[in-house]
Amino acid sequence: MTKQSLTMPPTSTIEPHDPLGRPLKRTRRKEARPNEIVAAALAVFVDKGFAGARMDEIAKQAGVSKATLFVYFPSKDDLFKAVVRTNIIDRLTAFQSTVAHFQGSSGDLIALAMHKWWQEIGSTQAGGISKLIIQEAKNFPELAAFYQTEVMGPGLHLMQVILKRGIARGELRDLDLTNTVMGIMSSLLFLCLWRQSMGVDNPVCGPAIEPTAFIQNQIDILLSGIELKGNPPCV
Amino acid sequence: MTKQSLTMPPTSTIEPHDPLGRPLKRTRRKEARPNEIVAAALAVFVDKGFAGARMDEIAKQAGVSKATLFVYFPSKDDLFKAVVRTNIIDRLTAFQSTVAHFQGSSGDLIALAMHKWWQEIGSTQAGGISKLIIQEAKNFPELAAFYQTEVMGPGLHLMQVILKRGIARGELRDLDLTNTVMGIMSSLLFLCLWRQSMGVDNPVCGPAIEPTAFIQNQIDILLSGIELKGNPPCV
DNA sequence: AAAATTATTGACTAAGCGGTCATTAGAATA
DNA sequence: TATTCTAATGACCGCTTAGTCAATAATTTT
Repeated sequence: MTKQSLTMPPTSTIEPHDPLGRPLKRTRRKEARPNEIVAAALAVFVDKGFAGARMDEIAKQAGVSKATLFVYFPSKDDLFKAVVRTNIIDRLTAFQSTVAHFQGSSGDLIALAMHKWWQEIGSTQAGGISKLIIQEAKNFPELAAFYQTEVMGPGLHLMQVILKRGIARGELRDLDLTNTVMGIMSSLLFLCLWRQSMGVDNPVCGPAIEPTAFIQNQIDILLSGIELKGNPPCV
Repeated sequence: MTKQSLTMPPTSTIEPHDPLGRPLKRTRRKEARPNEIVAAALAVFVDKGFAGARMDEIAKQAGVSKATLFVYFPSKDDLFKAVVRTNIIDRLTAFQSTVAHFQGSSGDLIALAMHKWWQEIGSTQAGGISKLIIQEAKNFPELAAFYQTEVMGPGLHLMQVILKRGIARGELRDLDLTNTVMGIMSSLLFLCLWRQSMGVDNPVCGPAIEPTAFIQNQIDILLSGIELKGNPPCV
C-alpha cells in the first residue's frame, strides 16, 4: 500500500460521482465532453428555445464550467447546430424501415405510422427539435434548409409512399398527395408544439389533450370524415 | 397673412415628412402615436419573436424615440398585449358575429369559417402572432396565459359551437368535440407556422403549399374522409 | 518524484437591452 | 409675444449574458 492509498482511496472506485455517474471535481475527460455537452444543450435548447437558453445553464447541466463549452464549441450557434445534427437523422431512418415492411390494410398502416411516430419521436425529447426549428428557422436559414432536406423531405416522402400504396390497393380514393400528407403531418407537429408550449411540461395549460386519443381521432376522421353517411341515399 | 405664415409655411402642407407620411422632427401627435407604435410592434414582434424584438427597433420603425414607447405603454409586456388585442381579439369577435348568423349547411359553415379565418387572420401579419405564442409560451407563461384565455379559448369555443350545431341538425356524426376542434385548428395553425418559418416570407422553402388548396383539401377530408366508400356495400 | 503538458476553470470584459428621468421644445392660451 | 403645459427625448442606470484569458490542477512523461 502506498502512502497515497492510505490518505485517499483509489481514484477508480470510491471517487465521488454526480447523479449521472460522472466524476465530480476537475476531472479530465476529453472524449466524453462533447457528447455530454450536446446532450445537455439539447435539453436546455428544447426547454428554453435558442435565445432563452443560457450557456451557463447548459454548462451546469453538462457538469462543466461555461468556459469549457467554448473549448469544444466556438460559439452558441455552433453548439446549436451540433445539437440538431446529432439528434435527428438516425432516429428517422430507423423509423422508415419499421414502416416499410408492413403487410396489413392502409388504414392500419396509417394508424401505425402516426402512433409509432408519436411514441418514438414526437413524444420524446427529439419532438422538441421540431419546435426548435420552427422557432429559429428565420434566424438560422441554413439550419432550416438542413432540416428541410434531411428530415422533412424524407418524412413527407415516406407518408406519400404509404398513401400511394393505399390508392394502388384500391383502399383509398384518388388523393391530392402533397396536401394530404401535409395535413397529416400538421396534426402530429401540432401535438409536439402543444406538448412543448402549452402541454403538461408547462404550467400554462390550455384544454388538456390526451395525445393517443387525439391521434386516434385524427385517424378516424382522416379515414371516414365527420359527415353522417346514414341519412342521405347511398350513391 | 400673419408673420408666421411668412417665415414658415403652414404646417399641414410643406412640412417635411417621412416615407410613411408622418411628420419628421419632434412633432406632438398624441392620438396617432399608440396605433403607430402598435403597428410597428406587430411587425417587429412577428419578425423577431418576443424576446428577440428590441424596443429600440420598434421605436425606430414607429418613427419615435424609445422613451416615447414607455410614455404610452408601461412595459414590453403591455405593448405586446396591446398588439394582440388590436390585431386578434377585435378581429376574432367581428368574426364570431359573421359566423353566428350563418344559415346554410354545416359543411359550408365549416368551410366558410376556415377559409375566412385564413383570409382575415392567418394570412395577415396577425398570423405571425400564433407562432410567437408557441415560441415564447414557456419563457413568458403570463403572455401564454393571456393568449390562452383571450384568443385560444374563444376561438376553440366558436368552432365547438359550429360543430354542435352540425350535430344538432343531424348533419354531423356524434363527435369527440375537443379533439376534433383541436384537429381543425392544428391544420390552420400549421399553415401559419409554415408560412412564417418555411414559406414565402423566408428564403428557405420546403414544398410549396398553396394555402387555399390546402385548406380546401382539409375540409374535403374532414367531411368525407379518404377511404373509398364506393366498394364496400352500403350500410 | 520532478517536469512537462494540457484540460479545466474562476474571474473578468464588452455589449446589449429594458426601463427611468431630468431636460427640451411643440403647441395652446392669454 | 410671453407664459404655461406637456409630448417627446437624449443620456443614463442596472442587469444580464456571450465570449475571453491567465491561472490552476489532473494527467503523462521523464
